Amino acid sequence: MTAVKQHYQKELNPQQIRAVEAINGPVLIIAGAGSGKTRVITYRIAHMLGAGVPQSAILALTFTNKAAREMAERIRALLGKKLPNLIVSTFHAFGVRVLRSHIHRLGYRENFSIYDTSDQLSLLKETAREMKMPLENLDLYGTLTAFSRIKSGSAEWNEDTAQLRPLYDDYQSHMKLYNAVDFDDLIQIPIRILREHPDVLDEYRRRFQYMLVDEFQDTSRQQYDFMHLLGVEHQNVCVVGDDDQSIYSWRGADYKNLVQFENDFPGLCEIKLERNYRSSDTILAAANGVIAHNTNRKSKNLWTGTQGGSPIELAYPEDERAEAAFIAEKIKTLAMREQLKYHDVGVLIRTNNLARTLEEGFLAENIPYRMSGGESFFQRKEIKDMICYLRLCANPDDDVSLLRIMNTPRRGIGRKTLEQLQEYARSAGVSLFSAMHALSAASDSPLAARAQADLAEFTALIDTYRPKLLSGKRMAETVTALVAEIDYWSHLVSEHQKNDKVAKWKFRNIELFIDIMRAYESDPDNLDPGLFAFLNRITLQLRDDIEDDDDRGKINLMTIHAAKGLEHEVVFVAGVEDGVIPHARAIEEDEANIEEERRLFYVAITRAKRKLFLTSCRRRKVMREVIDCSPSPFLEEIPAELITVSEADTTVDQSEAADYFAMMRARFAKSS
DNA sequence: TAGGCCAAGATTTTC
DNA sequence: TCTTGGCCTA
Repeated sequence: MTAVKQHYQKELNPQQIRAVEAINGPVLIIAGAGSGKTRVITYRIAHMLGAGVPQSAILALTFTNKAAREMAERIRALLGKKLPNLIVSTFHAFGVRVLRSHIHRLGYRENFSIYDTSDQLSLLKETAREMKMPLENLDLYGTLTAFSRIKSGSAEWNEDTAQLRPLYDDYQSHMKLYNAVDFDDLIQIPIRILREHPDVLDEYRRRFQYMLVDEFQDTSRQQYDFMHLLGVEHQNVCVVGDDDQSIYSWRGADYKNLVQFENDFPGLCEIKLERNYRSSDTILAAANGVIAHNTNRKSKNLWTGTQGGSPIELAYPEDERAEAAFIAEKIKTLAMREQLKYHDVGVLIRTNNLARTLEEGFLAENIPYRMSGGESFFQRKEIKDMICYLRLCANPDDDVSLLRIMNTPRRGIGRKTLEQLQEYARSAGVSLFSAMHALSAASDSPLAARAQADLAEFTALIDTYRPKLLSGKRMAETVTALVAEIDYWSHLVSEHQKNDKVAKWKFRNIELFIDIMRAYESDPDNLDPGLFAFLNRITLQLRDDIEDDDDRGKINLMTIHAAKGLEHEVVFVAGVEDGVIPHARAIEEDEANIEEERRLFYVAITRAKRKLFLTSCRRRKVMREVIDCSPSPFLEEIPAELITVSEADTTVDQSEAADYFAMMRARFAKSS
């Protein structure tokens, strides 16, 4: 018996062992919350390797970078090996990989740019402007969503969307001209390559004899197609999921994939993991009570052997600041009385904008925290500027990047000049950068001499740095020099005249960015340290995926989406109010979304191992106005006997509040 | 013609 | 609150 086998046979229950050992043929693992899924997957892969499956034959796909990284780490730790040929990655990252090797088959070049939402947005605006569509009556965000649905195959053109079609076609042809792809393309284009080029399909099928898809409930139609394409021949496909934790339908996740899987892979082996090892029975009962209100679930009976958890505490703080104070104070108390470690605490929120007040509260109480998810470091304005410089160097046809930086810092290239450039670019069918070259050099250029000189200076800048960056050597130093040459610091200072702290902070971010770059290019385990690989990677990653310094000693603040797959001894869910969970916008969009919102709440609850706190503010500041809030309807779905309402922060009416402040003032006066 | 200033509106969640 | 876009001025 192998060492791995000895290990897991002791540690796992019979269903889990089945899930580990069923490596041939299609397998569907329904893994309830806290049922030891990650452990099973880890052992499963270890077991496969132990059974003689080469690492290069395994393709494990997950949904988030965090999950991918964690899985890879766990397997490595278990086996004590590096496993350089084992691929554990997100669908999108794997898509990039396929594109890097084969995108030329569809007429793109290998130095393609990847556009994130903000790039897409700029392109969309640009396209609309060009087509003389008034921006006011165009719902940009909604349009992008519609485009995405079309691209990812979760919707067809219909009467409602038909009017967007010319815009879409133009958007697409621009993307092609710029040699750029968006997130949907990262799946869609590989699918097209595999379908249109049997030799490529064959190559991948021969290599990846075993596939594993985690968080299967979150796969979109196109991701499913991708998986199916690669796995249908050998049928060694294992998918792991839990329909109750499907929280990404807004991104195209389609629970129908489960049914589809059962059809496409007949004779599959279905394994249910229903024993919860994570949460106390109180927490589990609350979670079950909530999720039972959803229809359309695969039947499941999650149970735990643990008895007698402490009750769930519910508090009604006055407003979001009181909420932050309440949470901070509870954490301090628990840390003191029960030796709770900060890193064992998770504070979960529905939306990122709730983070700010909480962060302030933690800062005030000196509680170290880490915010994960949220705005990516790489989305920050100053970082995005740097990235666009790099992208333009990598791919000079990338007009979106060019537009962003051509006047950042100010170079005196104004509206008129730009219009002339665009006119030229359009008629010649070339990118703006080529147009710049052409018009700045031409003697019969329609541009003013001044403008010509400005353009020439800009193109010279890019042309100088391009070869240096592409050489793949000392990129970090090159970027440092670039930042100095464009004098980005002065730009920051002039942009933030009232507030030089902000300028300093932003500059510090740029230094951090350069550090990340340096770490990337000097990592000996990195097989592809060039500029393209770096750019590709950072567009797919949140900051927090890169920071792997130890986060022990910090509490974890994150959105519920980001918390999926994680667990904490103590969990706080903040903002459990109607309109927040369930989110007003989601419900507005479609009433049926209530079920997904409920699943979200379910995911939040089931992150807790020992103790769960819920807070629901009576008032909350939204944008700039204070609104009255009512508790989330989901609270009523938790069996009442499991909840105690926290005394500390029950309603304080106005007169009492006034008294309280008077008392505090008096006390303060006395002691000073 | 470029850049500064002011008013209005906004992203729910992530690759 | 912060960003974006439009308008006005030099």
